[in-house]
Amino acid sequence: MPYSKNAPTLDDVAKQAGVSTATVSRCLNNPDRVVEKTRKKVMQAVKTLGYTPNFAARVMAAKRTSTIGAIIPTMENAIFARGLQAFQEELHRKGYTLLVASSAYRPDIEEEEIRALVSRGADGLLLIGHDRKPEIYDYLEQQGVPTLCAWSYMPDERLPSVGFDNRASMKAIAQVALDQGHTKLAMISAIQKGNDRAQQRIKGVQDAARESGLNSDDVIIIETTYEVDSGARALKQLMSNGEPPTAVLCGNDVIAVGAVRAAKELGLNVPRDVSITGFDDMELARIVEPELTTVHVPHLDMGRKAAQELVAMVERKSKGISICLETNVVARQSLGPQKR
Amino acid sequence: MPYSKNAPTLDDVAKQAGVSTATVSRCLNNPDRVVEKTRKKVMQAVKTLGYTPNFAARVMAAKRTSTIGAIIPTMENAIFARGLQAFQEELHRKGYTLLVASSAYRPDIEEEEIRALVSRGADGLLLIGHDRKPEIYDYLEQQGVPTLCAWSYMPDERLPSVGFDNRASMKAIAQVALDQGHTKLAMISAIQKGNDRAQQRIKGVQDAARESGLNSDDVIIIETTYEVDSGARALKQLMSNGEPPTAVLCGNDVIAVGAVRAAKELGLNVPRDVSITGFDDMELARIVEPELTTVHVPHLDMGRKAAQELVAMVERKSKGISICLETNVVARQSLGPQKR
DNA sequence: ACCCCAAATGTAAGCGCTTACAATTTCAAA
DNA sequence: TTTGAAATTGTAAGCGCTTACATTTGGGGT
Repeated sequence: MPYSKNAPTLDDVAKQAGVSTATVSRCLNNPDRVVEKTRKKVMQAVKTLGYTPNFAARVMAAKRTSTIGAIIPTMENAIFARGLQAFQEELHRKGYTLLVASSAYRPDIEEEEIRALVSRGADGLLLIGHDRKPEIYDYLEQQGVPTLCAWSYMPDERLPSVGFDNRASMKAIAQVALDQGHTKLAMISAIQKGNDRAQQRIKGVQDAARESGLNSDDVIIIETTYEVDSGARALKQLMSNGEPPTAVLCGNDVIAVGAVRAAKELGLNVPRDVSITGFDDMELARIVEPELTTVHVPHLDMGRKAAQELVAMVERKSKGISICLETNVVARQSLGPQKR
Repeated sequence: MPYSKNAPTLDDVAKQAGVSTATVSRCLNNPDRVVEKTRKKVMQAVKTLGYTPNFAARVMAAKRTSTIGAIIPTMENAIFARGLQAFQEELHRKGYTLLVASSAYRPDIEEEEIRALVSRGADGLLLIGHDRKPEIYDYLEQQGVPTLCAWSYMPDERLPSVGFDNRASMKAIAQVALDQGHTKLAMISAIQKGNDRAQQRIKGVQDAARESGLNSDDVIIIETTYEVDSGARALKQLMSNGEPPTAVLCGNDVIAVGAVRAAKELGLNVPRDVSITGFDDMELARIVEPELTTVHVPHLDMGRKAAQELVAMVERKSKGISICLETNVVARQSLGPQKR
């Protein structure tokens, strides 16, 4: 009779081994607080019974889950994969388990998932960026769940963050384009709503443009979703304009890949006819042809540092500090000088 | 005083609303079993207190989690992302939550994660492929956790599966290569150990080769990991051989992308100098240049069907049936005729 | 031998929720 | 009105585990 749901419990093990439940529990959690002989007996019983502890029961009794929750905007592309992987590995090293959820860039879904994760007893939470309803922060505080933001560095916000300066990073790559002589810029940004990274990156481009003496007509902003096809569509829209830009700065590599494809489809050579840049330096950036000039983000370092800081917060060893990581522009082939 | 961990409980809500805990519980789980007036009172209390149910306690009392666990070999690339996304969406529709873990293609880690997921009370499990220690199946049966395998269709195995015929699919694309006149084949496969998909795909190539009258020296197999760089390395190794293959069939698109890059680095034109094919038809396949000729796998359909079947098993409406989906070869530019 | 203290083990009280069952209320029909 | 079945609400028993506290055990030191 398969699937009969009658898994053995701690009591069964205790009975089988002829000891008390407390001893079994100690064998499993504090083996050194139990004498060798007993421990062997117990472990044997565990094995023969095929016992697996009931997580929910353990959580109820111990009131911690050793679980950290993370909510990322998307799993569809690899933007967050690398950083999250490093985050996870560091957590594992420290004895924590990671639970991941994705919000599809939708604030309402994110809120739902925050509640779900808290409900599941996450000892701490990692969120991406800072831009969300203040009630959420109230809730988190009231529930007593330490929370850290990543992928952004905004030390004046309510929660601590481990990330990088999106505005300065984007300004830097825009600066490179400007230095190449481009005077008519476009930016294909992610949707700004609820996405402070996107907001900051746009500001970065505008900063650079302003400092180079361009006026606001010379940099056209277009918002779209983080998908290859959206990037392609956006580029075509830009190029069909009366006076198309000569350099298109994309909010991330995925969009840039789409833009490159669209350019090719239009018979345009990148970067001769139009320059295109990315952001993130994901693996994709070196797969597309030409390889993407982009902003390198230290994903691994960010993931690792975020894990360290969040665990410190969970274990009450830190009240939460913000950490800013360095990015740098990596020059490859998709950005060239403006032809004259 | 932040992080004081004093979240309100059901009792608090009951007190606040002036009803019993049972009524509050019913309001939350069976709203229609409670009269309008009471319900309003309770919901108000829930809101003012900012109450979030304690998942562990609920699980303990109700003995189900409405949670499904899935363990995939990797999250690093998008191989499983699309299918899992569809799986998740269908589960959500049916009122279940998905918990994902990744095993890094390591059987020992997979086993650990199976136990972790069972321990967390997963009502059902999704695994990739069939090749694992029989004790695991004993354990799953003893714990009473319905389990389904995906990405493979092997109806004679112990667990039901929702997937496709890896052997026949690979044979089909090999056949296409053979039809183009190629007589010296290579396959860059994933590591076979614990990976029945890889095993079957190799067999598929061999089937096709045999039927075309090639002998086993004419198809050289090389095993590597599912990474771009491994694919690149493998291709270089193949081409440095005395008599290099004219068509390289890759175990998946990620490897193929690496192979294409390596070919370019060697100054080889794809497909003129060497043909390269992929498997999976992920987005990547259309980003690389030349676009990959590959095997299209119906990921969305597979994910959706797997969710439906697994939920049926969990709800005891099915004992678990196997479903085979169709794949097809999509011809793009990376496979060309053998030059003579 | 005996005493005493530390180490090992046992006892039992919850953790916050669901749900069977009991008690109470409601309301339509007589 | 009265009555009783149906609808609503309350009572309280666990679910399987951890852990504070109580009890027992095992040995050195004398």
